[in-house]
Amino acid sequence: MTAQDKEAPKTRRGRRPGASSTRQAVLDAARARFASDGFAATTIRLVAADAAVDASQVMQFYGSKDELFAAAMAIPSSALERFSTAFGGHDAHLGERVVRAYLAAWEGTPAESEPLMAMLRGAIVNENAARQLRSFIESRLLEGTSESADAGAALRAGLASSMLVGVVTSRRIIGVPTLADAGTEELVAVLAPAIQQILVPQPTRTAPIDQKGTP
Amino acid sequence: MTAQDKEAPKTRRGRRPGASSTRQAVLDAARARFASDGFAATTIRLVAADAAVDASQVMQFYGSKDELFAAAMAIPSSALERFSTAFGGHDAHLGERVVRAYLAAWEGTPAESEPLMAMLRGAIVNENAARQLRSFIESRLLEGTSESADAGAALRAGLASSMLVGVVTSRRIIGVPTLADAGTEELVAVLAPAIQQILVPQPTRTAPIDQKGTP
DNA sequence: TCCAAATATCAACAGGCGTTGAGAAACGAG
DNA sequence: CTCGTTTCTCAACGCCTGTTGATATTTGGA
Repeated sequence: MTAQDKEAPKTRRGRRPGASSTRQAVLDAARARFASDGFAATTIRLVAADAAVDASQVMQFYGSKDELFAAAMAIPSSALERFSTAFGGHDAHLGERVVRAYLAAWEGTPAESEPLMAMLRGAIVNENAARQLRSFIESRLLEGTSESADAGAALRAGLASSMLVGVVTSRRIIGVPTLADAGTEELVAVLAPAIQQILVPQPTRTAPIDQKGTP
Repeated sequence: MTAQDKEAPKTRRGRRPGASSTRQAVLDAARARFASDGFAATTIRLVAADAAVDASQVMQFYGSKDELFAAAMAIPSSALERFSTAFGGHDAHLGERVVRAYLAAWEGTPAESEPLMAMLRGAIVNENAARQLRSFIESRLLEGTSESADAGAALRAGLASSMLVGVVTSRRIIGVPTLADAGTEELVAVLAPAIQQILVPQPTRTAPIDQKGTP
C-alpha cells in the first residue's frame, strides 16, 4: 500500500467526470420531496442529500427554493391533455369522464401525479402554488363551456373541479380511511352521477331547489 | 423632574396589576393567526406580539406550539351541533341542509369558522390537525347512516363531506374567484341536488353507472 | 492547446425558530 | 402581615434554515 492509492477519497472537490445528469436528479428529488412532505417541510439540504449533491449546487441550478418549487410543480402536459379531452363534449358520460380524469391524474404514474401533489400540498403555504391551483380549477370553465358561455356554467365547472380536488385531497393527503380504501370503480359509481348533474343540470321533474330556506 | 418619576418605564418586569385576561388573549391571537397563516407560518413570537405578551409567556400557558395549536383548533360545539342536525333524517331536503351546514360553519362568525379554518390549513403540515380533519370527515357516517348501516353509505357520506370541504377550501383558502364571488344561494342551488344524490342515491330511470369502463 | 464556462464541494454567514431558566411583581389564602 | 402561587419580562441556548463566496475539477469550443 503506497500513499498514492489512498482509500476512500470520499467526495472530490471539483466537477465529476463524464456526462452530467445531476440537474435532472435534483429536480426529481425535489418533486418527490415536495409531493410527499409539502413546501415548508422540504429543505434544500434534504433535496440535495437525496440527489447526492451539495446544497449550494441546488441553488446554483435553480436560484432559490421558490424557483426550485416552481420547476418541480410544473403541471405535466399529459395531465392537461387528459382534462382537455375529458371536458370536451356535453354528452351523457361527461360526469364519468371527468371523474376518471381526476382520479387518473392524481393516482397514475409519479411523473404525472407528483407535480400535482406538490401543487396541492404547497397551495396553502406558497402563493405561487395557490395561484397555479386557482387557475387550474378555473381553466376548465373556459374550454368546457365554450358554447354555452353563461356565468352559471363557469360556476358549475369550478364547483365540479373543487369537489373532485377535495375528494383527491381527502384520499391522498389527509388519508381518510373510508375514501383511501375505496377502489376507483366504487368512487366513479358514486361520483359520476353527481358530477354529471353539476356540469349538465338535469331537466329533472322537480325544480332545482326550494328557495325558501328552512321552513 | 425628580428621579422618582422617570418617563416611559415601558414594560415593567413582573405581573400586571388588575384581573388577568392574557390567557384568553393569547388563545384568540393564536386562533386568528393559525386560521389565516397556517401552522408553519405562525410563530410563537408573532402570536405573543399580537397578544402584547412575551413569547415565553405563551409557552408557560400552553406548553408548546403543538399544544397551543391543539387548543386553537378545538372544534366548537356549535359546529358539531350544526352538522348533527343537518345530517339527521333522510328526507328530500337532506342535501340542501348539509350544504347549508358546511357553508354556515365555515363562513359564519369567526368564533366558529376560525378553528375550522385552522384545522383545514394545518392538516397538511401537522399530524394532529390531519387526524382531527380525518375524524371530522368520517364522523358523519356514524350518525348519518345509523339505520342503513351498509358500507356504501359510509363511503357516500365521506365523499359528500370531502367534496364540500373541497368547495370551502377553494372558496376561502385557495381563493378561486369564480367560487369566492358566488353567493350562498347560488352555491346551494347548484350543490344541493348533487349532494342529495350522493347521500341518497336516486331511484333514477337509468342505472347508476355503466360498469364496463371505457368501451 | 488553451481558456472560458459549467459543474462540483466546502465553510461560513445572518437570521429566525422553539424552548428554557432566572428573576421581578402582583395576587390570594392563612 | 406573610408567603406560596401565579403572572410576567429578559436574556440566552442550540438548532436549522436559505443563501453566498471561495475554490477545485472537468468539459468543450476556438
